[in-house]
Amino acid sequence: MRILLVDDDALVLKSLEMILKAEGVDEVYTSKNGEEALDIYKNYEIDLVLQDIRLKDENGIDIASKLLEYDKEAKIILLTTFKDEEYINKAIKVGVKGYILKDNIDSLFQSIQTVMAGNMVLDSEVIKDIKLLDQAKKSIEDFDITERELDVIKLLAEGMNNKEISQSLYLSEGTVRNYISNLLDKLDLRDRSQIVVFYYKNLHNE
Amino acid sequence: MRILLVDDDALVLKSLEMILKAEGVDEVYTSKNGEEALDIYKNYEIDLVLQDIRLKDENGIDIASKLLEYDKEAKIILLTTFKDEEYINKAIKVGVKGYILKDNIDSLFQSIQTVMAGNMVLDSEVIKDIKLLDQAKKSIEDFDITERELDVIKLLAEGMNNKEISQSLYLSEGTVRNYISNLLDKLDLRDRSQIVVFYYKNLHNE
DNA sequence: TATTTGAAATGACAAATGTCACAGGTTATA
DNA sequence: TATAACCTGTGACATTTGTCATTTCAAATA
Repeated sequence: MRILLVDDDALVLKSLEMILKAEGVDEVYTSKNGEEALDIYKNYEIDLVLQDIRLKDENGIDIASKLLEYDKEAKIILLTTFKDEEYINKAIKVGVKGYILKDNIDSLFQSIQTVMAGNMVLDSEVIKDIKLLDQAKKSIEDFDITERELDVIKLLAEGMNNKEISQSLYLSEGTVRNYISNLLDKLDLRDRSQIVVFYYKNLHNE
Repeated sequence: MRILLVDDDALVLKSLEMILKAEGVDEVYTSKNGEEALDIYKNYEIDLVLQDIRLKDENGIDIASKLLEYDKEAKIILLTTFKDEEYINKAIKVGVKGYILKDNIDSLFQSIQTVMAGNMVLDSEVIKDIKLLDQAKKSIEDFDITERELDVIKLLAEGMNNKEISQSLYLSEGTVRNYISNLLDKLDLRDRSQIVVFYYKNLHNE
């Protein structure tokens, strides 16, 4: 198995290399910036890239992005510290196959094998925070919105007008107006468009 | 290691059990519905749950959700077929630690070990489709929207009314109306709320 | 130069929206 | 029982919104 390491810290490169060799990885290449990494990737048959997310001047995600542009099947694992958790969404979108914390170096080889097997590995510490972010969004009950009001909001968020909402919920149009008027008051908004915005910014998930 | 299997197909249970025993798993428990699963989970010290996402009458995600309610550290891997990819978002939100395709049964034990090590495993086949969905979203240029029109859309998506938009863009209110009228025509929508919905469903990212 | 295109504007009009006051009904809860 | 909270409804009213025809002006193009 050929692994390419990307890190601007020579010491980290050295220790990762030692860990990998101890696990029986025959060929380990090292690079300390994106250009070098891409160069090596192009000229050797790299099976997997292990890359720090944060280099001196460069953004690890950009490097990963370039590698994936060259080879969209590239297997890239990003190594991250606690502070970098924010990047995970972008990383996943770019197409990275692994996102693990440096703390969790014990299971590093485990993760490498998982990625080699065609799966994706995310550190569960990181996942926790994604969920937290998500829940912070999903504070449906923080505003005291009733069931019925929520029904109306959801239909507003589909772009329905009053008549359509009234038909959907078997209400009169006037009642729908009242609901909306109350909602605007409760949420301190001005018109239905703002309710739609509110929905997508605060209540919408998935 | 104690593993609990959840599947309504006795044959699948049997074969999974054999696979796991061949890998050296000492104790394998089986259950064929959510209630049974929860019961076993409570009474034995289960390390990991391997569960079909689709049971006869039950939704696998609901079962996972109940298990996680009882033990929020529960390590659950969902087994899925190609058809079920839609569930992945929900699964991640619920707190499942693995989501892998049944096709990929070869690397099953690999995945189990990864989850045991505290990481999360997602099948990359599934991930592909998530990315595709995401990209399908980002087709900003597919609709022939001009720069200026996009400006208007973005302000609509902030919940502004015509006057506010006109002040933001240094236009007259009438011009803003015309822009919106044209947009509605182009996008085949009816009113500004639908433009907001359109924005959050199609143009908005991150 | 003449023509076309795009951005911006105006005014008039109909329809949709939001506000307000009020009212009847149900279901919990104090 | 009284009270409160929620759901539903009506009618009148002012405002906002969307449509349409038409105009002006500048820049690009034939």
